[in-house]
Amino acid sequence: MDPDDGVERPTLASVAALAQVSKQTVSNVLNAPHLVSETTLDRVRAVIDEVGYRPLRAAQQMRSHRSQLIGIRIDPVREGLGGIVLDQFLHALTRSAEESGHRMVLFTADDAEGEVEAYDELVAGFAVDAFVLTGTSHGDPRTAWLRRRRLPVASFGRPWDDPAGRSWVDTDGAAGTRAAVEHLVAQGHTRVAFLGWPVGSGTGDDRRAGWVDAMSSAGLPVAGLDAGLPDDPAVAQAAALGLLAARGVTALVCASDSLALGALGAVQELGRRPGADVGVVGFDDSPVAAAIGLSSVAQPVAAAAAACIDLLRAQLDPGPGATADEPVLLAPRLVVRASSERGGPPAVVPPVLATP
Amino acid sequence: MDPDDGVERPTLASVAALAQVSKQTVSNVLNAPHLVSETTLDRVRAVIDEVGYRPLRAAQQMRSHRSQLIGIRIDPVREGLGGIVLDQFLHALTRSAEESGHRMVLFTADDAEGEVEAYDELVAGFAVDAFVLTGTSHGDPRTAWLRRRRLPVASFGRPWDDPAGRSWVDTDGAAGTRAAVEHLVAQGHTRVAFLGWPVGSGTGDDRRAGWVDAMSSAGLPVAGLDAGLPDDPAVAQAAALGLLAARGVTALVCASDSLALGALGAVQELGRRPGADVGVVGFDDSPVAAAIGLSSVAQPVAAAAAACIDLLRAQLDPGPGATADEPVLLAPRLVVRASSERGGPPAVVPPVLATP
DNA sequence: CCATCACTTTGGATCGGTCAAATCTAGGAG
DNA sequence: CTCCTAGATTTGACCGATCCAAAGTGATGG
Repeated sequence: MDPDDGVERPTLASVAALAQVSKQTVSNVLNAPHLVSETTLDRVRAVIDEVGYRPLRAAQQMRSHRSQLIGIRIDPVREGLGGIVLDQFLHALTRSAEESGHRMVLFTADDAEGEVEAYDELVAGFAVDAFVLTGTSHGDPRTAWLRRRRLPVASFGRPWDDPAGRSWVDTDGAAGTRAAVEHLVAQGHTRVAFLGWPVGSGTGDDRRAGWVDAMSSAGLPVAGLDAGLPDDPAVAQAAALGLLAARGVTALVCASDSLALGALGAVQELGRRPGADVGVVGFDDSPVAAAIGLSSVAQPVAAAAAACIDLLRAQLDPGPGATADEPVLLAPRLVVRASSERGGPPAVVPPVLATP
Repeated sequence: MDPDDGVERPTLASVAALAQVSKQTVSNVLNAPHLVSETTLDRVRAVIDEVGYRPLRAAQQMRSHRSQLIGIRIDPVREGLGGIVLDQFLHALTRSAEESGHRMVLFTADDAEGEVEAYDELVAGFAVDAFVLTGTSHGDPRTAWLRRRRLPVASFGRPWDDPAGRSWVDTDGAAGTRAAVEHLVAQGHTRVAFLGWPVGSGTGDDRRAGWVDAMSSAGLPVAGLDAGLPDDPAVAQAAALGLLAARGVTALVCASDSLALGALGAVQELGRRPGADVGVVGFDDSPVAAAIGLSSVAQPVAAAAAACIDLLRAQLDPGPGATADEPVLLAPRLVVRASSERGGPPAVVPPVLATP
């Protein structure tokens, strides 16, 4: 009845029998073709294709102690709109991993303890070969545990508390806000404010630094033009209102799309036109930015993912051709939309309400 | 130097030796404790704990032909704001899977062909035991391929083209919009419009049906009060504008948060207050909804994930205690925020601009 | 004519568990 | 006192690949 049913799965041995060679030769065809003569190579490959042979991963793992799996913890807590970045990152990781014959395995953990527990579980059974860490919490017990075991690890996010840390990949947030400021200044803005988070978060400070930097380079003042806020549009709206009304601000660079949402709200509230009168740029290029026409700084997630996988590969088999275990800092890309284009199409303004 | 280094990984044999029993007995302690006497049970368990023994997954897989891994394709294309639902779903899946000793493995595919290729790859090497499908594309070659191979499969999303399809889990969209309508009617609204997608998408039609249903039940008219649009806030804004200005509409139920964003834009544009004057409810409860105070229908992702895993478990080992392979339809939950609360706190209105 | 060497190919052990069947208790029933 | 049975434990084969070492080919050269 069913052509796919009842057929025995081909094995190394069955392929070998069909091709009239030994198991080892078939194995060599797959793993060390240079050891096999052209004629046998062709013959064996023909059989492999015909019967659709694929090596059993488990059997390979058994001897090699390699699962070709990379673990990544997926977090229940998604911080606002920016959570989407991790999502895109995950997809990019999966793709990059596939290119080198690996796959991503997910696991969860409620707290740091639980996470170490999960690592232990995964590592003990050789269920995964390596880990990708997200978030910048490097000083915690988890990282220490992993390093102590000499497990291949790559982080997306800098270890802010340990500048000497290795094998991480991150977005150059300062470069992102710098680009945003330059873009706004090119539009003729001179009073460009910054809506960020309270000082102390490495990521937030980095993004603020880019604003300060670009403003100084342009010979523009920054004093009194920034705010450190929780990542909430309603709060951001109130703060932006003050900056726009009392400080003569005509453009706002924000550390997140959530904050930018609030900034847009303030512009709206004052009856000014976003884009035309007041420029607003967000950060992370969340889907909502695309949906409503908000300019935003997009993180290079695909490149970051590829870099993470490279770092892991280098650690997994340290060969001469492998990349060195060096940190990687990637430049983000400014996506310009209606919210920051003076000459652009008239901005249609759908309203959004915010309540705490 | 390093306490974790140089120590041989404990194996069944080493545990057996320490506990003075045979390998098989240790195996029984873990997999069939009822076959082992109390005293040996205790003794062996003590050794296991002491040396921190964990079975090597690969070795188990080798004989059992079970990897305890569940595959799920992760899509590069995230449809607007709703993409976040899949993200939450993925997390919930991972958690549910862990509860039954499984893990989620990710893979990508560019098209249906590539996906079948990927399935083949994963299945051939027994790299995964089962698949979770997302999206409602059931008639396509992929599903057929999987079914033909009799592989355990569970879908999140109904097979709209095949009502007799089995082993799926979905959100009762109609119940969601129904709840939204009832909520708005309770607030005193009588002209409640529906912003949805063009007829033909199962999900969209389902959500529209709930609106029609609830309106009829309340004795309210629906004629001329709905629109079928692409999932774009700018387009939705224009449509909502018409409904609000020309049709006396005072509330809008939307098939997505993207559409709701546009609806809010229209309310804003007309100078009416969202929530107080015009009620708006979205769908999917994306992060942006929480951020701006948009009421939205939240999908029961955690329950859906748990149901998927249950379905797979039932297929993996069809025991008497296992759930039947029946479809599961779950009721969503309406999350009420400022955008639909008349008596609520005054809605702060941060603006959002939309450009095509 | 045989030793040497490079190139192919092969055989057998092995990884760490699980499965199926055999062995060894001890406790009644006959 | 023997036989039988149920429970507890052990034995040995086996899953399907890879690793290692050894053996079979010619071709080359002394």
